[in-house]
Amino acid sequence: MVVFKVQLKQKIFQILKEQAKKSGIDPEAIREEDLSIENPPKPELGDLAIPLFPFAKVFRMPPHALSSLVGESLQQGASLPEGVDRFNIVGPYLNIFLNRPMVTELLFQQAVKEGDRFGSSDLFRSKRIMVEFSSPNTNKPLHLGHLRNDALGESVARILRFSGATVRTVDLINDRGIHICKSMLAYKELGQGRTPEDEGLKSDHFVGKYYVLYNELAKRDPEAEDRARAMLVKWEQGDPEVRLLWEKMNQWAIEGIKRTYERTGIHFDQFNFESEVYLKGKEEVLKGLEKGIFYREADGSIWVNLEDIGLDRKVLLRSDGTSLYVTQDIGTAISRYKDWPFDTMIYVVASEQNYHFKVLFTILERLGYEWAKNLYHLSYGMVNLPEGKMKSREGTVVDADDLLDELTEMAKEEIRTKEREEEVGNIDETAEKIALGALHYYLLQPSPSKDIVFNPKESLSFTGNTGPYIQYTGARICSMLRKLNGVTQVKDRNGKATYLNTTEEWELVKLLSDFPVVVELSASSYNPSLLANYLYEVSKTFSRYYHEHPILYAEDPDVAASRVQLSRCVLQVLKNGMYLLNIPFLEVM
RNA sequence: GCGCCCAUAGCUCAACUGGAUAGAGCAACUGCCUUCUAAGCAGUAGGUCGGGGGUUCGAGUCCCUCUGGGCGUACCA
Repeated sequence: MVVFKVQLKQKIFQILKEQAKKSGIDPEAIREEDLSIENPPKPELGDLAIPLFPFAKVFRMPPHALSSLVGESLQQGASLPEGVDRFNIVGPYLNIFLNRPMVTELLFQQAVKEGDRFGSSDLFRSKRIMVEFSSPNTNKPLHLGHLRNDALGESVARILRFSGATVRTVDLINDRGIHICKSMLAYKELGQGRTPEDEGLKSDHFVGKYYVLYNELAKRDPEAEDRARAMLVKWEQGDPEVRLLWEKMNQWAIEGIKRTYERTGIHFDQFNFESEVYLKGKEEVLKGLEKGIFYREADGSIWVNLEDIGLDRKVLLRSDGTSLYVTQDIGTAISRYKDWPFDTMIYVVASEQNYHFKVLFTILERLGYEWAKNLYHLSYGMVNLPEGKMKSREGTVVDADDLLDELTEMAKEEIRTKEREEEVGNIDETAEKIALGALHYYLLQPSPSKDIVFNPKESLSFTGNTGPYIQYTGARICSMLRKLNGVTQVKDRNGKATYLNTTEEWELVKLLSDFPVVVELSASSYNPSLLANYLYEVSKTFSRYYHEHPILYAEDPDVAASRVQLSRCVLQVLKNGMYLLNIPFLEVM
């Protein structure tokens, strides 16, 4: 369908230019970007709509007259452009009706031929894109906020790869700093050498427990903070005992976090540790100072002045010469580029850091790094609770593993009440996949930039506009295809586009043909939500159709075979799209 | 104070990036399992797109302003 769209657009553009010449108007006044092809609000109006408002002024004639004029030229010599059946003029709109069998046949061919690659493109061919996301701290396990971050990062990476890019996903693990020392201190003073195994806890939860214990400790012992700070100093000095404890606890934390990644289908090509890079920015700052990009205050601290572009002054090196958060980010970016030169670098980080990234990117540009203009902050909104922000101190943080366990349990319960244990087979595995489907769809469906409210009671539904609904649609198609073997008169027949004559089928064909366009749009805007909403639309449209028309048992076996073929296309689009959103595909549920 | 973001049905979110009568789900009510999985389908009800002004042939979408909310503005990360 894309082919037809492109051809049609060219044709209309050409017609407009010719008409302009005839009317003595400068053809240059006809701009291609004013020409758009849209979907009409109602299918009866047409398959494609071309609004001609923007050109009415240039031609100095009413829009409806212009659309008639263009329509006549389109029909010239009684032959319409390929794929176009007829057109209809509704006021200022030129509405196009496509040749249904032609579009349908094209979809059949593409979906079968390309299979798991259907929807892919070379939009980002030969582009190297680095995607940084997750970035956990090693003092506590992952929470719901990380899950949104991970879902976005993983999905964007998959979509970009599918669109031809060479993608490298990176996890920058924040494994040093005062907050790490806090859990270390609590463990040292209260842990009595126990291990996660001793307490039967997942290792990152074990570490997290001591972070909570620290906060309790600090409440009754005001000097705890001093001891934690002293520990950080010792850590920086390389004190062997502190380093040993640090390594032990970090290992626990990271091992546990990696298990959660595995569970949720998150993959990283590279892990960076802040402990290894946090000093790197320092020399860059000193270089910048020499070049006169930064300046030194009387107390020895080094600053950058960004007031000329509406930002503030920012400290880059403390008066004692130690580095800050921005400093390490400067260093990390530079060493990453050296290590793996990229065309684009995407930081998936919550919107609370918008300011930070503005500052970071500006500094890198001023330091003279050409690639700095290719850095992109993929900012996303916070995940809040109905009561407000999640706060670890108040214990309102929604733990990632607990949430998944809870969802899995709900899915199991659902399978049991529907009495589908036998058909499903491995209930544990299926329930877990349903849980992941629900979670990832829930997190990816809203626009990234928006804050979302997570209501534990209502948000975790499996019906309606949810991940499991999409999974269910796929599972039903699979189930139907399994039964196809029993229907001998249909089984060996090839589907043909000409047997599909219902409006519902045509709606499906148009929608499915749009899949590559939706993927491209999601890729170029780094926005998986477009894809998520699209998959829901596909599921919805198919469910309606499936309810309305028999497929396997259609009276005419040729019609049945063609409907099966269409269902296979739906399945392929769902499968490919679900992969891109990291929603597990299920043959049975 | 200043900067950035957000405001659409009771609730949670869409709206093809400025196009035709603003759509879904949840919750409520009503139907549909002797036919391919009822995690489904169909229907009823629910809206001055936060208020006001402007730009435009056309504004939920762009600009200004006010109101309400979030985030930031650390020699924290």
